Amino acid sequence: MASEPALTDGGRAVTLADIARVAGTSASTASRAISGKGYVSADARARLLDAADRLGYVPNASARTLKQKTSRVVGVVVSDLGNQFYGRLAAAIEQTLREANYQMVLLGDNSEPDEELAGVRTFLAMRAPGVIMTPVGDDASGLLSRHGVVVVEVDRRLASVACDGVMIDNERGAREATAHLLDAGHRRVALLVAATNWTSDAGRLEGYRQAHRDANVPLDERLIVRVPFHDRDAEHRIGALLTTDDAPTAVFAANNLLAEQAWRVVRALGLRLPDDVSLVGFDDVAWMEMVSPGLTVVAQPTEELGRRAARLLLARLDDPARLPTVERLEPTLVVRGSTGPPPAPS
Amino acid sequence: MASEPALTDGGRAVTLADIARVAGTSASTASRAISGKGYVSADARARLLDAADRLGYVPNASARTLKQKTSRVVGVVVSDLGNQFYGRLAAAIEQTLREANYQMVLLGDNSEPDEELAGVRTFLAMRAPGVIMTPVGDDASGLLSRHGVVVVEVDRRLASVACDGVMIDNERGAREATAHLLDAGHRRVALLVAATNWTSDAGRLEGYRQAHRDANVPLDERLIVRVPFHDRDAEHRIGALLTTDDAPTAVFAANNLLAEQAWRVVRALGLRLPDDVSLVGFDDVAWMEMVSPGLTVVAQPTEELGRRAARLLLARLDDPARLPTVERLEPTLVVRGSTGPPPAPS
DNA sequence: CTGTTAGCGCATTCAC
DNA sequence: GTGAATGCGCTAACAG
Repeated sequence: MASEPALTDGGRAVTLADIARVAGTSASTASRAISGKGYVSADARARLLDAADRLGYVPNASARTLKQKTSRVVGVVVSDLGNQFYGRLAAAIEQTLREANYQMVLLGDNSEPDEELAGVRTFLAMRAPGVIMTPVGDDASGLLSRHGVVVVEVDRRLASVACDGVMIDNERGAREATAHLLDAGHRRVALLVAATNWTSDAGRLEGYRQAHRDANVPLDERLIVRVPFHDRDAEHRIGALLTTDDAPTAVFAANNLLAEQAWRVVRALGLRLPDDVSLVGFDDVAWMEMVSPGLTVVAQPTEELGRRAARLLLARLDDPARLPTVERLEPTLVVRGSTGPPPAPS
Repeated sequence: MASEPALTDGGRAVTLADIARVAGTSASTASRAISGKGYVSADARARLLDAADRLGYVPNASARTLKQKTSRVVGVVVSDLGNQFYGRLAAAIEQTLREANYQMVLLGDNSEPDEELAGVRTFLAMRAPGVIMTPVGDDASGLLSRHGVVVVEVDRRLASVACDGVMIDNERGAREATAHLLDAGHRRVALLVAATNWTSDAGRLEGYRQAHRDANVPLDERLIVRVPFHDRDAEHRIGALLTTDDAPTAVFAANNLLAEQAWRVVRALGLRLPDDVSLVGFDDVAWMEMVSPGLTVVAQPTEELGRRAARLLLARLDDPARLPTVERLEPTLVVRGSTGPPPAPS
């Protein structure tokens, strides 16, 4: 009567050898029955599975990984767990990975290259066969591929080595957003962009410039504001921008955080959207549609980005010789109430 | 010239034996030098660390875990990675864990007991010494503790076994929110609550009832709407609630998702907040302050919840004999523009 | 179909 | 201080 719960605590964990003994077979047969690889008689299998169940057997992932020199874990590193964009991205990745029987291990790096590197080391230590990341520094991907770990970059490219990636056409998104403002008659359009060396931000900047060239509108470089991460002062700088004598009549905030900050500053200054100033955001986060007026945004297919990244990783795991692929998804300009013609000159 | 990069690919991973050979010591000494436990001469240590560095050594976590029968990984399971509440919770947990040199492994379970159980099995397989979870089903914690894994529940209690936990005083939060509405003169206050067996929802329901008793206001049970997860029909039901003849004059939405849905329905119906109907939410997510009028909410100290949970786990890992502790944090009613007196009867 | 053997990489005895 | 020996739990030959 005392052998059912197997281990209450203190007791050793149940191993294959244990269930083999109970079922009267060898450990190898138990292994074959449990893992489902190799021949096992129906009879033995039944006894083994039953024993495993009764004893509460849980395979030891470490032993398995040690033996096979690879695990079923895919590492995922995102910049900010608290940002919905990354949360949704991670959720979509996990979903796709799970369907292929891989396990996602998620880490946040707070946009710090050091933390990213530390996370990546953990994945190396875990012998993860692949890693999906929204890259922050350019050392991580090199380190990974030097160790034979497959890397997929999402949202932006940064790797010095050739690797797969999925991102959106940032240039086009920014171009359309800027053109939308220029078309409405704005001649002083500010750009709020993160101070990074990411391709995403470079693309958005380029799209902004391109739109100006296309529309033949001269561009005042002072309207380009590069905001560093974790900048406690970001809102002050945005405020300063909006209150100068030759303030812009429209602002394009090139990510969801900057859009939120800009929006708050606009509100704090008592400016009306779009009468006093127009505002366009990037990344369609829920609040953007809920505020009034709604925010005109460049919407990204976030979940699709995640699914594609996962599929790319699975494909490469399946065939390491595949040519590196960079997929580019299309963003969509969603026009809402925060944009309109510039105010009449006073 | 070809020995520097150590392994480009194909090459075996570097092991302790490799760096021992290079440094001219035994593997044991290498182990001591790398792990920093045990006597190693300064000289040998230097050679070993240098070799490890040059060869790009990465410790094999599986081998280590297999040997030590425990890992530095703490599992975290949350209900919905796409929900900011859980994202911020996870970020806070990770931060605290990292400071104690533990590694967070994060999983989402989509509020599905099956997925939760699967995730927990993964953690068992990884020999994680502890797991922090926002519980969905009540099997998981039992399974974990039966295997000697420390469990901390956050946000709600569900475990059939005694375990540590951190949550807020849901009853009080709901009571204050409801009292706020009753005080304003509302006599028909609806409750939107998730159809779960979670203590958080039970507490919120109880607080809602309590406020009615305290105010001596009879409660119409038909005003209590229990909404199942993933209910595609939730907004229809809320709409139906708001358009009956004896519709409520105020709605208390007991979580951030329901608050968002209620808010959308109110907008879609063209109702004005708070003139036509008052609305109170739970969990202070960013949009609630950004919409106009701002949403009156019961705010929870989300990050603090995460930090406490992690600390509780660390404390128990440190001293397994500790008495189980359930910490209760206080929510705060934040009054904004979405609540006011009921409309004058027509 | 099944059991025996061996070894993955590491940390821990225990001698020296 | 250091090295040789051992075993963690599992799976992949291999021989029966």
